[in-house]
Amino acid sequence: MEYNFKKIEDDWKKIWERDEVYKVTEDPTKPKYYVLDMFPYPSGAGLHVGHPLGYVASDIYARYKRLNGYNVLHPMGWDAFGLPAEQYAIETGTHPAITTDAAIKRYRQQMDKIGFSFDWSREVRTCEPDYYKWTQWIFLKLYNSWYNRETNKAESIDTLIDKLSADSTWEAKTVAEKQHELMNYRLAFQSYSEVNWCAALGTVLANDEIKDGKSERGGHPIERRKMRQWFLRITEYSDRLLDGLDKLDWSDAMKEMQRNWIGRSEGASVQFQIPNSKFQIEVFTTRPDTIFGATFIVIAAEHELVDELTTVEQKVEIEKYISYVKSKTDVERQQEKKVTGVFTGSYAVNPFTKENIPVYIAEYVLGGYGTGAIMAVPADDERDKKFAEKFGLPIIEVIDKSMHPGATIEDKVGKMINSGFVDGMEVKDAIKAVIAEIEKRGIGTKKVNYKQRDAGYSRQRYWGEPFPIQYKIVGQPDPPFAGGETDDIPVPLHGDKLPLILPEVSSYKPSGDGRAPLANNKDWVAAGYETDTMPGYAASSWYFLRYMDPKNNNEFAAKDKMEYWQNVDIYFGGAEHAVGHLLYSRFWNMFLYDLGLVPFEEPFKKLVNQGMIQGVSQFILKDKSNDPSKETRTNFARYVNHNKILSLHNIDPNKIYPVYYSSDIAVDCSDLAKKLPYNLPDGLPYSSYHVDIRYVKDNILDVPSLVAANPKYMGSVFATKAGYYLDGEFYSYKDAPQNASRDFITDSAVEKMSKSKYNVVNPDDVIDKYGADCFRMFELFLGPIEQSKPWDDKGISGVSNFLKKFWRLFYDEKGWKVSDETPTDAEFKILHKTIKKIGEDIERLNFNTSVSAFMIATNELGALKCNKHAILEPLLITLAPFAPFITEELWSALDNKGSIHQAMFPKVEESYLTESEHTYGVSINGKVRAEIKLPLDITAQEAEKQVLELESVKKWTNGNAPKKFIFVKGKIINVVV
RNA sequence: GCCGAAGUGGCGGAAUUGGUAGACGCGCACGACUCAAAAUCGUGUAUCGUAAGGUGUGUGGGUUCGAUUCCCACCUUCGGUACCA
Repeated sequence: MEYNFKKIEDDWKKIWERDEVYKVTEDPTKPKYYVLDMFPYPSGAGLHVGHPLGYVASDIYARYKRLNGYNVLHPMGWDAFGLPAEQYAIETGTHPAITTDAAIKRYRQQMDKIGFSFDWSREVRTCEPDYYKWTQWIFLKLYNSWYNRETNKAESIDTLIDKLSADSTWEAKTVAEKQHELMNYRLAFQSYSEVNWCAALGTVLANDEIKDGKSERGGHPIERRKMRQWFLRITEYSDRLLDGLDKLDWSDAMKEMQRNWIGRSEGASVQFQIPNSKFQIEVFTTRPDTIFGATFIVIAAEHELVDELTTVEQKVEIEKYISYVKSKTDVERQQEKKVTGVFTGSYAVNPFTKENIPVYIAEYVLGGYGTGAIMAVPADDERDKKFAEKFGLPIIEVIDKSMHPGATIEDKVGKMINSGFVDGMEVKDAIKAVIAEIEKRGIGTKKVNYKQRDAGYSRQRYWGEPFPIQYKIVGQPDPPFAGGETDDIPVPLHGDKLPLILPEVSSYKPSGDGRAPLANNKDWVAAGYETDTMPGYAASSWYFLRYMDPKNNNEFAAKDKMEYWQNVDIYFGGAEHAVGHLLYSRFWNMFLYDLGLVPFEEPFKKLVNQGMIQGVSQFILKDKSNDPSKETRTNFARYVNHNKILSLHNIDPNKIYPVYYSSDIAVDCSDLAKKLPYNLPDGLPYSSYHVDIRYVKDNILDVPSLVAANPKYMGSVFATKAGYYLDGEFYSYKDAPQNASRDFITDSAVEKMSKSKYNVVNPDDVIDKYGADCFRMFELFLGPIEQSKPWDDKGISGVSNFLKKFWRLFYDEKGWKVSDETPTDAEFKILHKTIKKIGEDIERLNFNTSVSAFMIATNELGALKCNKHAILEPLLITLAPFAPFITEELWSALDNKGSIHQAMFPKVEESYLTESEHTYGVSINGKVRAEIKLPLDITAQEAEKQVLELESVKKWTNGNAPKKFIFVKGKIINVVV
C-alpha cells in the first residue's frame, strides 16, 4: 500500500476537529505547561514558508509535553490591529475589519494544513470589542495608578491623593490644578513632548518603530514635533525590568538588547554655580572622579537656561546656531561628524578647582538625556577632547594611565593626578570619594540615569483601540461636550461603559491637521472623545493572559485560571521584538502583578528566538541605456547586435524594447571591463530587476513561460551566449561560439521573503507536493532553530524519502506487514537509543538532529527487516510530535483506540543501552592509528598490555615501552611515544 | 565605535562535559532492476598521494597526552545599537 499523504492528512484533520483532540481545560490533577507563539499580524499576503518555522517547533514541544502527561495550553490568535489594513483601507475604501477578517481566514486555512495542535477554542482577536474592552480596561488601570517609590510598586492613585491631602495646600487647589498635579504621577499620562512625527504616515511613531532615522514601515522621513500625547511611565519600572532579566531563561543576546535599551548608568549629578547669578547648571556625569579636569560646560540647544546664559554679545550667534540645530533632521544629525558649538558668553565655577569655566552650546549634548548638560573633561572623553581641540580649550590630564598600556582615554583605570584630595587614588576609589565629597558639600548627589524614555502611547491612526477618555473643559459641566483643546482635563470612562466601540469614519485618512482619522467622525468629536488610538503594542502586551480565559466577560482573566496556568513556560518568536513587545509585555505584567491582578511578575520564563527563513531572490539584468543605436558598447555587442536583431524582426528602432542579459554574459563583461583602457560610465551598463522565482530553477530562467505569463515582457530580448529569446521564441546567433549555452542565467541573492521581491515560497505549494509531515520535518532539518537560513528545497526529497521508508516498515506492495514477533535485543537497542535521543533533543530544541535520529532508526530497522509491533508502536509515538498525520494513520492501523496524540511517550529502558564492550580509537601522539575492541571493565594495565600487542601500534613504538599511556574509560586510548 | 552571535567537505549541517572531525541529508559517481525512463535499492564520496603516509574545523600563537571545543591576538560575515555624558 502506498503512502498517500493527501488522503491521510485530509481525513485526520477532520477527525481531530470533530473530536476536539487539542482542546484543553484546567485540570488540577495534571501539571500544567504553557507553550506560546508570538501571535501573527494577519497580512493580506498570507503565510510564507518562513512563518511556520517557530510554530512547527512550538507544536512539537507542546505535543511532546502532552505525551509526557502535561496539561498543555497551546493557543493561537491574531494581532489584528495594524497599519497595513488601514493603508489598504485608505487606498480602496474597504473597511479594515473586512480585510483583516479575510486575512485571518486565509492564515487559518494555511495553518490547519500544517497540522498544528492549537486549541482554537481559545482564539483571540485583538480587534474584537470583547478583547479590546480589556485593553481599554487595563489602560484605565494605568491611568488610575501611580508608582510608589517607597513601596517600590504601582498603587492606586487614591493612595497618592491621601498622601498629597496631608499637605494643606492640596485642598486649596482647583480641580484642574489637582488633575494637572496628578498627571505627573499617573502611569498612563498626558504630556507635551517632542515626538517622532512622520508626515507621510500622518502619525507619531515610537522610538523602536524608527530605523536609521526613518520609519521602519515605508522608510519615510521623521521630524521632531511637540504634541500632546499619551505616555506610559515605563521608566518607573526600568530597574525592575533590568533586574528581572537575571531570573529569565533567555539568550544573552536578548537580555543584552534589553539592557542596552534600558541603558542604566550610574554616576552623579553636580551643580555648577554661575557666578553673580541665581542660576546653576546641573550636569550628569558617570565620571565624577575626573571633575578636576572639567574645563568647560556644554549644554544642549534645548536647555532651559539657554536664554539666561546667553550674553548680549553672543546672542546673534547663539540664535543662529540653535536654528541650525533645529533645522537638521535626526538623520542629518547622525551623519554629521563635524564638531560644532557656540560659546554662550557665560561662565560657571568648577566647584573643585574653583576655576571659571566657559559654558558652550553644542549639538552633541542631547536635551532628552540626563540633565541636558555635561561637564566636559577633554582629557578623558573623546568628544570633549575633539571639542576642546577645535575651540582651543584647556586640557588637564587627571589620570595617569602609564601602568595600563593600551587603555583608551575613556577606560576607567589608572591613578588620579592633578586632582587635589583624590590624587594617587585608583579611579574606582576616586569615583566614590568624589561623590561622597559632592554630597557632603550639598552640591549634588549620586544618581542613576536611563536611556529608556517613557513610552509614547498615542497614534494618529484609525485601526486601533479607542482611548476610553472624554475631555472636560475646565469650568464646564461633566461630559459629553466638545473637547480636544489644550487646557481640558481627560475624564476616564466608567468601567461599565466599556468597551468603547471603534466608530465608523467617513475617511480613514488623518484629518490633515495632525489629528487622527477619528476626528473625521462628528459625533465622536462632539462627545469629546479622544481621537487618537492606542499603539500596536497595547493589545500584544497582555494577550498571553487572555488565552487563559478567553471568553470571560467580567474580568480580563479569572484569578483561579491564572493561578492554574501561571506564566508562559516557553515562548517562541522572532528576535526583532527584543526591545518592543517583550519589554512592554514585561512592564504590563509587572504592573498588573503590583495591583494583585496577576499572580506572577514575569510573563515569559523561557524564550526561544527562531531564525528567519529568508528567500532567494532572482535577478535579471536589464540593459541600462535602452538605446539600441549605440554600438559603442562593444562588450555586449560581442553577443548581442542590437541593430541586427531589430532589422531581422522588423522592430521599430524608436520603440522601447528592453534587452535583458543572461548573467554569464554580464560576468564576461565585467572581466572585459577590467581590461578596458577606460572606465565604463557608471559601472557596467545594466541594472538588476527582481524576477518571480516561479520561473527560475537552479538559476536558469524559463524565458518562454515567464513571457507567456507576463505580457510586459513581450517585445523584450533575452540574450544568452548562444542566442536570444524574443516573445518566447529562441533564435541562435549565426556566429555563436561552439557549445555556447542557451540557458538564460539569473543572478541570485538571499533576502527577506517578501511579495515585492518575488521570492516568496508558499507553504501550501510545498505541502501539496510533499505533504504536511514532510514540510514540518524539512523545515526543522534545515538547521538549528535559532539560526537564520535561506529557503532551499533541494534537500526536501531526503525527508520525503524518509517518510516513505518509514511507511514501508508497516506496509509493502503486498500490504500490511507488521508482526507480533518478540524483538531481538539489537532491535530493542535501536528503539531505546532513539527514544532517548529524541527526548533529549526536544528538551534542548535540537530538532534538526532529531530528524536525523529518526532517519538512522528507520535505516537500521530496515536493514534488520524489523517489522515488529513491539518496536514500531513506541517508535511511532516518538515520531508523533514531528509528523502528526502519518503517525496517527499508522497508530490506528495498529488497532489502537483514540488518538496517538493522547498516548504516553515511551520510557527509555537503559538496560538495552548498556554496553559491555567499547571500540576504542587508539591514538599515537594524538593521531588515531588503530582500533581495538575491549571490555568496558578492563583495567588500564590490561588495556595497555593488549594495545601494545597490536601490530599497528608496534609499528609506531618499535616495541619500546611508551613514554606515557592514557586510558580514558569508554572514550579513547592515547599512546605517547 | 560599542554589544551580541557565528565562521567545519561541492551544499545544508553533526560532534551535548577537552577524547576516533565530517553523523544525517542533498548533490555527484558507479552499479542493480527496466526495452527505456522515472521510482526504488546497493556501493563510494574532506583533501593531496598509486601506496606508505601527509594535510585539514576563518588566520596566527598558546595551554594539554589530546583542542571544532579552553586562553590570547587578528580577519571576515550576520544581527542589535549609537554623539547616552
